[in-house]
Amino acid sequence: MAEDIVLSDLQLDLMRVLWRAGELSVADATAALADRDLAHTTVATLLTRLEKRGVVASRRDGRMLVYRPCISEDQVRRSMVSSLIAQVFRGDPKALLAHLVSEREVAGGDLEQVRALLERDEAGRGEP
Amino acid sequence: MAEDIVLSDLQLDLMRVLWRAGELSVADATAALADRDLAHTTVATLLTRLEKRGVVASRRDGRMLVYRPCISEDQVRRSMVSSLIAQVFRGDPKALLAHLVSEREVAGGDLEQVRALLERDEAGRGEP
DNA sequence: ACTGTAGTACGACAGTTGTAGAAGAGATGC
DNA sequence: GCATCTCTTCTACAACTGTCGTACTACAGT
Repeated sequence: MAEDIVLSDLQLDLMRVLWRAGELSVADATAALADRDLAHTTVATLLTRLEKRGVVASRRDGRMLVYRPCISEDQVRRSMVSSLIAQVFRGDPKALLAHLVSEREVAGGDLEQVRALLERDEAGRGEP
Repeated sequence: MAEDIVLSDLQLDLMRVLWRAGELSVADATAALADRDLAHTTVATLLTRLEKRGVVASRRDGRMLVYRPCISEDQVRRSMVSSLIAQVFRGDPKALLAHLVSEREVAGGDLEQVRALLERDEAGRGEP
């Protein structure tokens, strides 16, 4: 199972453009990360390294490589949130929740909001 | 302001023993991390590196150095949670909350529980 | 066939982290 | 007074990341 998928900031940026596009050549990825102003070869290196880790896969299209993600954004989120909880909240997700509330990152009302949202979400999904 | 205080797993373990003890010599810290089975010098290196980053401070006690934390566990939590939110939730704390709920990391009841807890907490503290 | 051009592959270098050995310095045992 | 401990300091090395430059290769135009 793929658990320890912890990606750096740059790697995440790269993955994000891949997730959005589905598939990208190195040139396209470099263009999509224009604000980072990276050399073509830098992006190529990043992608081959990610491929070695099984995070992306490539296919050849003529002389160029086209990369696509092997894991979903949600998998990465799960894995990174779990890591954080394990590292700084003794593995207790509720401690993170409490932190968010006590830091005013989220307010009381947000809890209701999210709960309602999720309930609606689940009702809409498979519940015959 | 000290923001980008992102510590690795090992560094956090070390900080945790420091937070618990208040002050520790290298030898004591090594002992406190006995399960990690690190060499004395390894812990010394970690501490000098953390000192260079301003995360801990030292004072001499005879021939030995005694280290104490310069930042609180809560500061580190704040900073690391913020980092995560910025990196994987587009800076939106509510998105993390939604993630927690949708991943069943926390249940509906937990929200109530935490809210009640925090409300009580704040009432006790004195908030006009 | 010859030369660009565009793309990949390889190697490299600096910075951080985990890990520790070796060297040096002060205190102790006898 | 010399061997022994104990601590710090320095140096080192492997992995990983961010960042390319160079070299090689294949297709495109003339």
